Amino acid sequence: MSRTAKPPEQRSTAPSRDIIGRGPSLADTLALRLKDEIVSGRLRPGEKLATEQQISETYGVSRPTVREAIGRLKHDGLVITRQGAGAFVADPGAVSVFRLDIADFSNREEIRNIVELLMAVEATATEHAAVRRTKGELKAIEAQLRAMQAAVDRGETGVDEDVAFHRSIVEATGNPFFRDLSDFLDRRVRNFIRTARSNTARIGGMAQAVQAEHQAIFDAIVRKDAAAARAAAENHLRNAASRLALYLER
Amino acid sequence: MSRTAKPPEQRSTAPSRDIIGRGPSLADTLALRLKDEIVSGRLRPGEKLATEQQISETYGVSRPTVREAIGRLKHDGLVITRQGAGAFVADPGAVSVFRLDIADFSNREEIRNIVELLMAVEATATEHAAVRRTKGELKAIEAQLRAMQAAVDRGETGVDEDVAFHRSIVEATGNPFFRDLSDFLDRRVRNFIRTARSNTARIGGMAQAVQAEHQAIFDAIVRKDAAAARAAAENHLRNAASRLALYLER
DNA sequence: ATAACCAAGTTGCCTGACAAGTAGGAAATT
DNA sequence: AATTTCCTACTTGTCAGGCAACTTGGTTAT
Repeated sequence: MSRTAKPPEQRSTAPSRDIIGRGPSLADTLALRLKDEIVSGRLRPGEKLATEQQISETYGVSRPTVREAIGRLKHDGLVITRQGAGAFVADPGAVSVFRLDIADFSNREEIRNIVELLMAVEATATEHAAVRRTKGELKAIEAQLRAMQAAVDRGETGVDEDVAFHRSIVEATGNPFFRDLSDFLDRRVRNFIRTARSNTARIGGMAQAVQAEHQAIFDAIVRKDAAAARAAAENHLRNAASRLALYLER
Repeated sequence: MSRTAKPPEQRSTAPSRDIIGRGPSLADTLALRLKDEIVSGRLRPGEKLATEQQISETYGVSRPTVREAIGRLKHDGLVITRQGAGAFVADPGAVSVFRLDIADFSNREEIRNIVELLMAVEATATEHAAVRRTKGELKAIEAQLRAMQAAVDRGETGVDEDVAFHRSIVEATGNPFFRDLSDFLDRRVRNFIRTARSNTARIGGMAQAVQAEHQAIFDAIVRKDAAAARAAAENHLRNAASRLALYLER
């Protein structure tokens, strides 16, 4: 049988010989320029952008390319267009889209900042989950905890089960914003670890330590003890950050 | 007049655009469709998307429109394109862009969720700011506190000064993610209040209460007392949420 | 068997055109 | 003279077709 999908040789954050992806497209750079015009304040809210024709001439690109660039700003809520009238800078207070862009994940400080945000979100999420979880959600959390234990017992790293455990908790907050943001940050950080160092480095007591911390979180959730849940989550995240630092050291 | 109409029969190649429906724009709706294919898991990471030509025929839109839609997915990090090869679904772990989309801000529950996230982010930010603030940043925070007091004394609502006060705090965390996210949520919520009800409703003791809570936060930051700073911020945010609920009640 | 090469396929970008909608001024009416 | 109606230029939304740059897999030459 023939394979239709080829491995996309995806460039992750690991700095290969090539810079990230290709060189940015024309629309990419143009979008950045226009965005700069807005955030810098040279174009004020409500003000009308130049017409596509004018921008096209100014920057020496075709109209479709200009449209692509403006389309992104529109997608990000920075401008609104009205057919026949033009494109206008949106009111900052009415912008309903927030973009969290981790541009440079090899930057040490950026990692620190991301982890810090992750800790804040997940600690609070765990606190809320402890109070709000339904019986069904509690069962789901327990199942993930058991699955993690089973993986550890088999001598595996249990990274996937670890992710699933945390995900089942943030799910129990009932707040999709917590869930999605936590999910994103978690995946991002873990993916970094995965590429930075082999997961096998985790075996050797670490998995057991992680599991013990998980158990503490779970116990607090069972008791619906918000304060204890937060404390346990903070402790776990602090330790996780230390383990991450271990990976980074060498 | 060169604008004479032509027989509409030439559209025959397009197989009824009803497939997509008439949303905001063809590219908009198409982008949503394709995004759904990815997040739902029908298209797995690494898998190749249909060619622009095929998508164009499937959905009955032109290739430029398809390009615009794919361009957005690319912008959001969901797909990666390689000239000559095709477009591929990105590895979720490698996605470096997070979109927080407040679709329906009139939904009561969505407001609650957003405020909850705001509280989590800003309470932690205040805690960090208390420990890390430089002398210069402390001066800036104090200046905003004074400006707010002056506004209140003049009988104004001091909403703008209020925003500036919080902004100077999250700035002192030294973490741009906290700053930007807090800034966005704050603006969004306040803008909602602004439109939901006249700001003058705030006058009448409320401003003084707000100011007292601000003072408590500031005092804790002066002492570099992280726990007290968090407690004061949580108290302030809880009260602010109550005041917001007051607006919403009627 | 291995390496060089070629042709089909795909994305990136362009030009040109028309449809749909907007806004301001000219023309008609009161 | 003031008001309403209508027309026209302008702008965005969409389409069609085409060429260049690049990838891929099979074919040919060594």
